[in-house]
Amino acid sequence: MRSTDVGELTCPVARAIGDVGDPWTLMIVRELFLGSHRFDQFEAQVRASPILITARLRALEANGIIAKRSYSARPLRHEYHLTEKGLDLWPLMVALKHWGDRWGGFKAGPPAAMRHKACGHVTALNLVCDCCGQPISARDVVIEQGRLMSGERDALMAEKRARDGAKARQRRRPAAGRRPSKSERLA
Amino acid sequence: MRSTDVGELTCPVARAIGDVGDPWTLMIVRELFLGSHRFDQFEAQVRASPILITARLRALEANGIIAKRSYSARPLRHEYHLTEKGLDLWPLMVALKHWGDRWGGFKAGPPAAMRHKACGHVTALNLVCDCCGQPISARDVVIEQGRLMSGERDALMAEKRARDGAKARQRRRPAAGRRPSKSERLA
DNA sequence: CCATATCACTTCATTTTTTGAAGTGACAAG
DNA sequence: CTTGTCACTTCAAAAAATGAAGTGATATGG
Repeated sequence: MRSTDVGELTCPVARAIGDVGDPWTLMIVRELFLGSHRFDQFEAQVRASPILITARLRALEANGIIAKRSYSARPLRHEYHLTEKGLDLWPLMVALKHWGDRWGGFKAGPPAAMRHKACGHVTALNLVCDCCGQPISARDVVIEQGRLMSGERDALMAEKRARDGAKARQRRRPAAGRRPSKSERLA
Repeated sequence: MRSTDVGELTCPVARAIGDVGDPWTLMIVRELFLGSHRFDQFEAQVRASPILITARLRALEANGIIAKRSYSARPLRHEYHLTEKGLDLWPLMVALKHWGDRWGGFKAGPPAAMRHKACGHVTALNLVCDCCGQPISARDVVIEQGRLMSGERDALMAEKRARDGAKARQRRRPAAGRRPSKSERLA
C-alpha cells in the first residue's frame, strides 16, 4: 500500500492523512497560513527541490485545498491561495503549533504567537466540548466507531491473519521455485 | 534538505512536522489513540511493510512519543504506549478527524464519534480563544513572529536570492566542464 | 540596446526510501 | 508433533527525492 492510499480507508483521520499527511505538503500549507503565496517563497522557506514543490502544489490543487490565482498576464504567473477546504486546515496548524511550542525545545518560549483580533490577547490552543463548553483532552472522551469503520478494521485484521496462516502453511510444505532460505544459501 | 530536517527550523509547526509529519507516523499515532498497542495491529491497520513500522516505532520511541512496555517475558514481547508527549498529540488527531469528517466525502456522516465522558454528549472540534472564550478560526487571529523566526525566514529568502543570482551569472559566463545544455546536446 | 535580474518552473543522474514477498525464531496450544 | 501466534528481519525491485543545472518569458537599469 502506498502512503497516499491510506485515504481510501473508512476513517476520517486516515482520509485527512491521505490528503495532507505528508511533511512537504504540511510545510506548504504552513507557508500558506504564514502568508506565502508564490513558488519562490515555497522554495526558500520549505527548502525542498522545485520538482517536489510542483508535485505537491498540483496535488493540493487537484484536491481542492488550494487554487491558482493569476497576478500577471504577461508573463503568465500565478499565486496559490487556500480555498475554504484549505482554510479549514487551520485547526490542524494550531494543533501542530501547540505541540511544537510545548515539545519543540524552545527554551526562550514560543517563536511566534497568535493574537485574537476580537479581544486583543495572545491566544493558544484551547479545545472545549461542543456541548458543555468544558475543556477536553484525550482522556475525557471515548471513541465510538460506527459499523462501517469497525467492520473494516475487523476485516483488515482478519485478512492479515489469513495471510499469515497461508504463509506458515507454505513454509511447512515448501513448493519448488521459491527463494532459497538463508541457511540453504549458506550451505 | 531531507523532510526530517524541517524540524531544525525555528518554527513550532515545522518542529512538529519533523517529528510526526509523516503519513505512516501519523497512522501509527492514530492507531495508538484508537487503542492498538501491538506490532501486528499496526501491521494490519496501517497496512505498511513491517520494516516501515519498525523504523517508525523506533523513531517515535527515540523522540519520546511512545514507550515500550513488556507484557510477556518468555517470549519477550512488548506493547507500545503513548507517553505524555504522545498523548499531547490528541488535538492534532481531533483536527485531522474534524477535517476528514467534513471533507472526506462521507455521505452517510462521520464513521466515528467522540463522546464526552463528563457530559455524555457526542462532541466535535471546538477551538476557542484562551482568553475570552470566543470560538476562533483562521481569520480571527494575526500571527506575530518573534525576531528569531522572522530573522530566519528573511535569511532563507536572502540565501535563495544569492543562489539564484550566482546561477544566472554562471550561465552567462559559462565555464568548462559543465553539463551540456539541451540545445548543445541536440546539435 | 543590452546586460542583469525575476519568476516559475523542467530535466536528469544519482541517491535514498519504500514496497512486497519471503524468512526467522521463540514459544503456546491442541 | 503439527499448527498457530507474534515480532520482527532480509532482500531485490520499484518508486521517490535530492541537488545541481537548464529554460524561457519578461522586466529593469544604464
